[in-house]
Amino acid sequence: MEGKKEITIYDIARKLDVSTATVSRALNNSKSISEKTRKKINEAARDLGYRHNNFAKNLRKQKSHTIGVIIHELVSSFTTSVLGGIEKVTTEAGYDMIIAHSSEQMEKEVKNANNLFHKRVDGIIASLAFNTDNLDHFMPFVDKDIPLVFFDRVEDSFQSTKVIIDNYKGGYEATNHLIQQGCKNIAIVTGPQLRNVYKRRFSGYRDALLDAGLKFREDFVIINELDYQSGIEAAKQILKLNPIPEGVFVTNDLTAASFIKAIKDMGKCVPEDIAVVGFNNDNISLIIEPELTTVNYNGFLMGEVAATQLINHLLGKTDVSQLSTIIVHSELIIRKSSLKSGRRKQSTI
Amino acid sequence: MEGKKEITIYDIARKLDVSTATVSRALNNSKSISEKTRKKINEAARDLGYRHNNFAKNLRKQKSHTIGVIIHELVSSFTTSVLGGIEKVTTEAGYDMIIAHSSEQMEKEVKNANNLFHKRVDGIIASLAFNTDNLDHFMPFVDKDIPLVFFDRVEDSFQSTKVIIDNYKGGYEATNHLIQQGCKNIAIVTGPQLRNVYKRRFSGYRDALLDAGLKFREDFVIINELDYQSGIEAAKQILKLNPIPEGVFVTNDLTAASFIKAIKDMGKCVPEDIAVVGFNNDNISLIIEPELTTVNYNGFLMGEVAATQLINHLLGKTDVSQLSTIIVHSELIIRKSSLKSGRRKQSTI
DNA sequence: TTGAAAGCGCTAACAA
DNA sequence: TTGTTAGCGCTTTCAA
Repeated sequence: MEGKKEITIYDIARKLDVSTATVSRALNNSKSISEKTRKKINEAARDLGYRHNNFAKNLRKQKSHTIGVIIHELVSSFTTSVLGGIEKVTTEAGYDMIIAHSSEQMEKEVKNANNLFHKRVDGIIASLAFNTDNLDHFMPFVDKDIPLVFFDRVEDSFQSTKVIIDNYKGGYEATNHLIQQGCKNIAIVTGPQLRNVYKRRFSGYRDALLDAGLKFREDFVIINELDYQSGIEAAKQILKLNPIPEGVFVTNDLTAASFIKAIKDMGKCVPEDIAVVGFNNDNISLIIEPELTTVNYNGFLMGEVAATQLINHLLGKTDVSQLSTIIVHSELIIRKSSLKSGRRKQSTI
Repeated sequence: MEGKKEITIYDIARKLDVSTATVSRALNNSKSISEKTRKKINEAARDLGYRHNNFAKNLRKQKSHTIGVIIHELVSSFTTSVLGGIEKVTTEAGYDMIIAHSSEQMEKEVKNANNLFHKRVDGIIASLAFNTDNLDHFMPFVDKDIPLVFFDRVEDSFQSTKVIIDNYKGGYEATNHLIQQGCKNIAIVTGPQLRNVYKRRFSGYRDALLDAGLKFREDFVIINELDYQSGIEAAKQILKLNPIPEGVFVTNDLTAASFIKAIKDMGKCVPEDIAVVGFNNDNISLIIEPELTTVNYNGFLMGEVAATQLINHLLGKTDVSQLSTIIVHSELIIRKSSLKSGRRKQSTI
């Protein structure tokens, strides 16, 4: 049942009466080969239906020509954009990509890391899970000098290239915008402080308050899972606060949207009673009413940058900047969910 | 710089003074080996930090132990669920999974198929791109007896295992529900009829109309890309119809949501002026106001079923049902966006 | 139950 | 520019 036999370079060599070394050179565009034989061999390969055997090549070269990507979740449009950017760069460089996702669980992240290690990927691009609290599972890569690039959810203390946005700035601007709109009491709904992204957004939030001479209150900080359900629960908690805040910074768009929906159901108006700012600029930010003010950043670019760093390292184009932290641009997009003052700016997609 | 040298079965064999054959047997849990040596070898492997070399194994076995997954888009929560289901089954069976996505372009789908073919995946699970109009790129797999399983977006005329939902039923029930709500003029916003899913949903729509003695009108059929922007454009078109339909069936939740948003912006009420039913039960269906009536189906299960079919085939557990079409359960979830009559059912997540 | 040995398909050092 | 040859690490047939 097994189709016809696979064609190998031996078959081509035999047919053309050359050595397999020559065939290999031709197929790999080596320079020490005449244009004539190269052409002849490529034609024969096509005629015979030759297909390249990666296993043999990898075995011989001790390289997999594959990079592993570890992400925390597939479902966000941000992640998807990043993957798109990574894919573009790796494909152009002739690398394959294996995607492993942890569903936000450290346990799965560890498994994925081990799996990719055993699969001998040449490099790793990773964003940490919600609850990852140590990076031991990445040590095997370090020990074997397999390059690691982290993006978005990174661990500051870990020595490696990192690609991030300025979450502090994002948090600061979001909060400051709410202050500009006249909010005095501003709450924040965010994720575990374990993750740098949430910690930084939080720092930006707090500093914006303090810089404006406003009080920072612990009880105005709500930390949860940042999923759909969390938004609803956060809404209940917020409405129990005294005073009820006039502004809330929710550090994720899905949660911000379900939060808005919930407080509206509870009889509050957005932005009149409570102004809301999100984070990410997902599609959902344009579906919710009122449309959501949010922090936009370019996931695709982030993926491109991360992959480019990694590939350059693999290609030996390493320079001192290799262990640097690269910051990708982000910006606040102002929409109706936060505009107390009645003046309305154009919404952006 | 290259860490320490890799440990191979030769190192283990030498240390324990046995043959590599024995080591291989022990590591693969062969039965023709004594419990004692097996244990000894496994311990040594652990001590030495042995890691399995897949390239050599695959080269030798002529199998990649990898299955390729070709999907049209990563960004939907449906796709993500399916991938989750596939991953669960393939991982349990010890297979790896390579994900390739086509961004809805046939051109990329062809490239992905070729790539996976050259990578010698043992099997393929695929859902077709928006505009794929022939399946020649899957013929190499057929020729080599590499099993193919299609899910969701399948091509009826192609001989292979298929895992789908009953899109006809979904379309029929959605439309019928609108009829029950008293709609006489019902429009449909859907995707290219090339794709079975949209064709079937459309057939269900039309038959529901005809069965209820209502007129089917060509000008009430809008076909587009079913993305965010499409919903806005569809809204403009719908409001130009004469008469303006009292019900619209939009065969995708994101588009349904942006459609609702747009017609509300144009001064119409949902469901009073226009009742809307979507398809997929995405998160977004609970964010849009009013909440969206939609067709729910279990993507995770679909992925599990598809992967199980494929793995069984690979394991030789094939039976006659192999080339069958498997239909996964789906159901209409009724929410406020379609309830003209004022009675309100509980919404479901 | 174990071992010897061949070979999966490819690349690259060395020789010609 | 081309050929010879020796492995890369593993599995498996055959023999012991």
